Amino acid sequence: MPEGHHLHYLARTLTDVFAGRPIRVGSPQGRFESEARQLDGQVFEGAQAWGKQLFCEFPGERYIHIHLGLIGKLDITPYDGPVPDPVGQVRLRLVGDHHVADLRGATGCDLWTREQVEACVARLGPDPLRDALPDGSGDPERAWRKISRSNRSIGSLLMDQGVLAGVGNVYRAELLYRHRLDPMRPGETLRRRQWDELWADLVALMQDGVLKNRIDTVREEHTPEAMGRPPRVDDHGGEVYVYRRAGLPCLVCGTTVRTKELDGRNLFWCPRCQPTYRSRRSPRESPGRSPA
DNA sequence: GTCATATGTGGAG
DNA sequence: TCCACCTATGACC
Repeated sequence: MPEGHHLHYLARTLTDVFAGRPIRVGSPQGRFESEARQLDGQVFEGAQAWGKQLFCEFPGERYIHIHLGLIGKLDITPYDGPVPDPVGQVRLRLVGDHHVADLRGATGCDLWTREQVEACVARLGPDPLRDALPDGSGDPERAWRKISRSNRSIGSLLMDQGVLAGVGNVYRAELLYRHRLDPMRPGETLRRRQWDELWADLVALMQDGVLKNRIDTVREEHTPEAMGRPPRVDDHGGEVYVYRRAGLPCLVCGTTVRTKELDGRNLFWCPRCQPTYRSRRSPRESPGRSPA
């Protein structure tokens, strides 16, 4: 769940159910106890997401910063009557008139000042879900400057939150598949036009992700209905081309989907739909062929 | 019941 | 590059 679309979904939902009224803030588990006490009973002013960072604003320019990490969850559930008892290790609990939000397993949960929020945001690349915002937080040009000057692979660059904010392992794999790009291709070999297309696609995919709170990347002609194949069933729910499909046939060409580790994360791609990139400038520079 | 794995990040060596 | 963080889930015994 926790790629950028999910954090924006959470920000939107938190704002919908809590904003403009006082809320209870607590830490049943205890690890956020002293911070929670300072905010308890204060007005929840709203939530915002920047990439995978989530900020909940309280009076006096105080912010709860949340980062879910790999396994964190923020459950927002309606209730009627008595407030339900917390289940498990709930580090942060927000209670409004009709909803309760429980945070478990997060990498980060901190009480921050505006300066700390700004410093965090300043380290992030542009967020496709902030596309075209005048503050530059969604300006694809900033990402392109880094990508077009880097010899690192595009697969690696897309996951670097300092280059692009909000893209995770699912969107990375799926975006590269949709654009038939070799994940190992160096950023500096991409053409400007290709980057424009990648960005536009990311904006559309992630906006769709926020609305549905799930990642669907399969084009209409490749949906289970269109192809008469069974829908995907796993804990993510969304329809995808290659993510976690290693060893299975590519939905489009039937070639076995491959996987390997890149920067400590699992990368997935179809070797036929995303053929290995080779520099066209000097054939003798091509690796593997020339005699040593 | 045990174990491996996961949509992420940061720090140690 | 490896590991720690921290929780839920599914596979397997």
